[in-house]
Amino acid sequence: MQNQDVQKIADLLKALGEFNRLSLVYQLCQCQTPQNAMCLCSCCSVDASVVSRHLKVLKQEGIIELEKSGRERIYSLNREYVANSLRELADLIEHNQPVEKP
Amino acid sequence: MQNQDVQKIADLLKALGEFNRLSLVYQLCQCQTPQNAMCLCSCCSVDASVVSRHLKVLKQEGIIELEKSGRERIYSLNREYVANSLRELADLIEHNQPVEKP
DNA sequence: TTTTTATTTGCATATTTGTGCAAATGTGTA
DNA sequence: TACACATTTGCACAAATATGCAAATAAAAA
Repeated sequence: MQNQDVQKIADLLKALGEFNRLSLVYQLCQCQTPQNAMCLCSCCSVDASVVSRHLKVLKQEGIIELEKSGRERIYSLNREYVANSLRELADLIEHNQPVEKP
Repeated sequence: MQNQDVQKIADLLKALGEFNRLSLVYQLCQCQTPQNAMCLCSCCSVDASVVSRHLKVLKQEGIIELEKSGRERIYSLNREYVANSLRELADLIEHNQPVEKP
């Protein structure tokens, strides 16, 4: 496995591996519809600027997506990507072989 | 979901989300038999003391287990625990959304 | 015993990271 | 226009983190 592949997965896990960021992901996870940042703020007791920065990190890692709507940014969770990435790692760790892709 | 549950998963992901630590996990993953720390050193170009500390973090998170054997510490990957934790998160992220109302 | 090997720990340090506040930016509304 | 709202950015700072080196510890080998 290439170093850059390891780094990519490490970056994804690191992005998820922070309390407030993971809380944001859970919050988005429970939402039926995409949410703006102010709504997401409710799950963490931090400043809005902090939420903004965390959301930026999550977006950079492809964990969430955003759509501009007026003065709001509407965020949605990239469920498939995150779930597949985690399962791929899980299968590798358990069986030492990558998942078969369709 | 309780804060402490979120924190626990975040801690696990954070432990995995560092390049050298993830490299150690991959190295252990490919080993049919448990390995000592010096052998594991080969996958990262860092000091043995750094590897020691990373292994300590992985052990604290339950990712690896160690057995003392003479002057060596024999490490093995806790495959089931890590894989199940990752899959649990993957399933939650993929499926935990309110049922769509008709 | 002394020496070698494996690992951990103490210390110092450079870097990263999470955070809050205030200001700036962008955009809808009165 | 002026104002309100949503979000980002600049700045400062404290805390966490990763790292290397040297010393300490532990145990096998000589």
